[in-house]
Amino acid sequence: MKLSSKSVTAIKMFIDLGEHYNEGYSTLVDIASRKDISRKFLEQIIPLYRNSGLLTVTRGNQGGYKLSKAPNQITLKDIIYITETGLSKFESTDQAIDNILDKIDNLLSDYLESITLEKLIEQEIESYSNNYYI
Amino acid sequence: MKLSSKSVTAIKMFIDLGEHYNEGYSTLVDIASRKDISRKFLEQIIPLYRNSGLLTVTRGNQGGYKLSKAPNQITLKDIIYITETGLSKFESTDQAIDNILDKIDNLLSDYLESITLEKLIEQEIESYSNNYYI
DNA sequence: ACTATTCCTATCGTTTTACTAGGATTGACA
DNA sequence: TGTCAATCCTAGTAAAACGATAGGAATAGT
Repeated sequence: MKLSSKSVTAIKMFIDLGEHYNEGYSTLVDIASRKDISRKFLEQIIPLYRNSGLLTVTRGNQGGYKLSKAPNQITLKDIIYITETGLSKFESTDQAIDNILDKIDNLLSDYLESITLEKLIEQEIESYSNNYYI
Repeated sequence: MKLSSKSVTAIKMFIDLGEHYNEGYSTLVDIASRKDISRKFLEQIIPLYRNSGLLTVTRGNQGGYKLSKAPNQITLKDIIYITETGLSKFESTDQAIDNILDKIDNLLSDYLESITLEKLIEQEIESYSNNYYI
């Protein structure tokens, strides 16, 4: 019951694209090197978002990725519900347990929906500046 | 990010022990057959709770397991935090993400702590009676 | 046509999961 | 004190998930 590194990688990617919003397309290599992610691993994760409406893609020379919406229009839920397969449906074979799991799911869902990419990026910047004091 | 069947099995076991609270010791075989769980699988899970203070165990003939506390003194958090290894510490390598993951952890933790075994058993009974109307 | 880029498919080692097997140990009771 | 019902312990195993890696096909701007 922990977040997969697939999800963490996806979040990093979105943070990076958010940080370069309105700067045109970023290539896989750009994102991977800026966020210190394996290019090949990222290449496997990005396609999951092809039909999500979150990314705009151009293939071929000068191509790459960019966000389809502003960072304040994208939530953690949008990102995570695609990488975390089991998250939208916890399941057991017991009604009472299922009931609780549904509530957990709703709880998480609401919270994740309340965190926008914009907020994440703000936090990231804050945490960088905090590091100067260590 | 879904609940393991180890956890689900543990919860079922505790529900069963709660349902037979104050009836003396239940054996592995009792619990397994009443809740339709693999005896051998359960046998692997129970030892995890040995030092949890939740169970009282007697070995040998006439032995078995019973709850050490009343069902309203045991929470889902008590149960799940033992079976779910990664749950108490989500981790990434990014400060902003870590921050969010900590909050998710707290959210879950608080919720799970609010659900007592007693409540779970009540729900279980309700869901049984609901089944009559299907 | 050239070339930078995404897209596709396949592979692979490691870890985790969900179980199963079998024997050793314990201890209440006759 | 012997029996035997119980837990305890250690090991094993098949399948899935995870975390990558590799190499070439398709695409599109120049």
